[in-house]
Amino acid sequence: MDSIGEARVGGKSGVGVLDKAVGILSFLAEGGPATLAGVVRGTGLARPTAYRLLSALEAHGLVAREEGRYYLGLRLLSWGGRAVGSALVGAAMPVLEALRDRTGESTQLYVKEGDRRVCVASVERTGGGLRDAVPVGAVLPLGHGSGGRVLLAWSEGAEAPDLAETRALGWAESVAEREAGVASVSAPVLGPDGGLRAAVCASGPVSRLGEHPGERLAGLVVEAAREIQEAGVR
Amino acid sequence: MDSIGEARVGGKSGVGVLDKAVGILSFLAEGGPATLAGVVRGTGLARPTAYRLLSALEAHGLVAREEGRYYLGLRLLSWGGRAVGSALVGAAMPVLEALRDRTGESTQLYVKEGDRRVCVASVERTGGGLRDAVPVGAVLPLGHGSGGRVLLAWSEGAEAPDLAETRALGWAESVAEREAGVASVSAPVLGPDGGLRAAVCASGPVSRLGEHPGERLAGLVVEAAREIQEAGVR
DNA sequence: TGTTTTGTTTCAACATGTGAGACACAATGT
DNA sequence: ACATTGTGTCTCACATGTTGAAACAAAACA
Repeated sequence: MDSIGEARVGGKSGVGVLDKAVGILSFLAEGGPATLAGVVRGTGLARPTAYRLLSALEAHGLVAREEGRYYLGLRLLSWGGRAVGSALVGAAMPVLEALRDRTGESTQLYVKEGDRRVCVASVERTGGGLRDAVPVGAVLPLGHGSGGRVLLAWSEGAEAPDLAETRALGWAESVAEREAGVASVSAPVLGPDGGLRAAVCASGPVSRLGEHPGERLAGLVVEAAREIQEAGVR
Repeated sequence: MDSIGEARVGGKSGVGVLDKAVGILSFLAEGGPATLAGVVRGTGLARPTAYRLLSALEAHGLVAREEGRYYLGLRLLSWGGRAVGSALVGAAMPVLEALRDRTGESTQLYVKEGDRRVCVASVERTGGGLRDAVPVGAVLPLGHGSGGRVLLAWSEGAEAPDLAETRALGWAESVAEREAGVASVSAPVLGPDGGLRAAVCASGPVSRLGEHPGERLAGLVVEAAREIQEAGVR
């Protein structure tokens, strides 16, 4: 299925200082709390640069320093709670976790952003074996994968015949479409007005899901989409 | 009680680009979604500067643009969920809301950060009349106000006689100590190891709380602290 | 004890960020 | 319908802010 092969977040924005600061925050988010030396090693920044940016981020409450280690700061929590779609993500998390438990696979929630899709929530399969890892924030194309197809099919103005078929079916599946060895099943999360809000997706290796993952997973994924709809708000 | 008279977050960090970017994010967080023109007016930045920084923030997922308006982006939610103390804040919110309902006043949660305290959660009194508004992220001194006193009294190494008295009492109150007309009552939130985690505080106008706010509020605030302790994690 | 690592600071070099100005387009007013 | 105002996007000369080599003190390690 889909993967982060084309993840764009974290690249070059055109403002170098921001790229560096985001690199630091991203490193702390993914790797957990770190010392200055850890941040230097993990980001590749020169030590004085990392020190200066961390000090600035700390002054703004975006990182906190305790016992020599830097942590993400609580201002991010405050801002995050006001982010667009945060209520939807909050409502979706328990459903994604339940879907993960029912399917035994990793689950994600995608929203359409321009001509791409963004992973806004992600729950990874627990236990052993292969798992599809899509980090929150990953930006993926719409053209490949079941999540992208769902977002296209339920978008206003979607008129291609295959998208109409997908809509009639109510869900979409994909096998080794975007990345070799990965399969997925997705269904749309609609708002009270019937408009597309997001796509909920379960994904894992073809070796486990087979050539027709929808046979086993479609009902569960569609059901999860319905649960998010009913629990969702914005 | 305490107010944001000395709020420091959002000032000069020593890295100008970061100050400007934080200014933008802060504006969106406080004022809600805005057009480019709105951000220009709200931040005072030159239009091309605001446009460039917004574009960079958007590329990093920190803001999103929909129908000409900029919103805080979901990456902030992702990072915020990994911020230090986010679990404690999450656990505390319903308790703060309940305390607000029981007392009829505004409630906050403070943590000690260096020689200051930071408001990490805030619930404002509903309904009419005066209310004490402390925004999340506000940085206040420890020396004044019941919240500061509690953080000092339960810190390791606290030995002053008045702090020992506060500890024996189990809570602290303040009246027009930090800001004229504001009174408050605070109690400590301790961790499983008995170490100080935060201070929970109820605050409002002296005209309503009187010269001895502890008489009415201490029991409720201490109870709220206990609830947060039991619900808390980190 | 000696060496290495870590955190913090300085400052000359230079890379990057800035915003006045321009332009196209949209919205508003006459 | 035309004129004016407002908005979003882009360019580029240049001023300023960012950078990191070097230095140093302290902590950690061998």
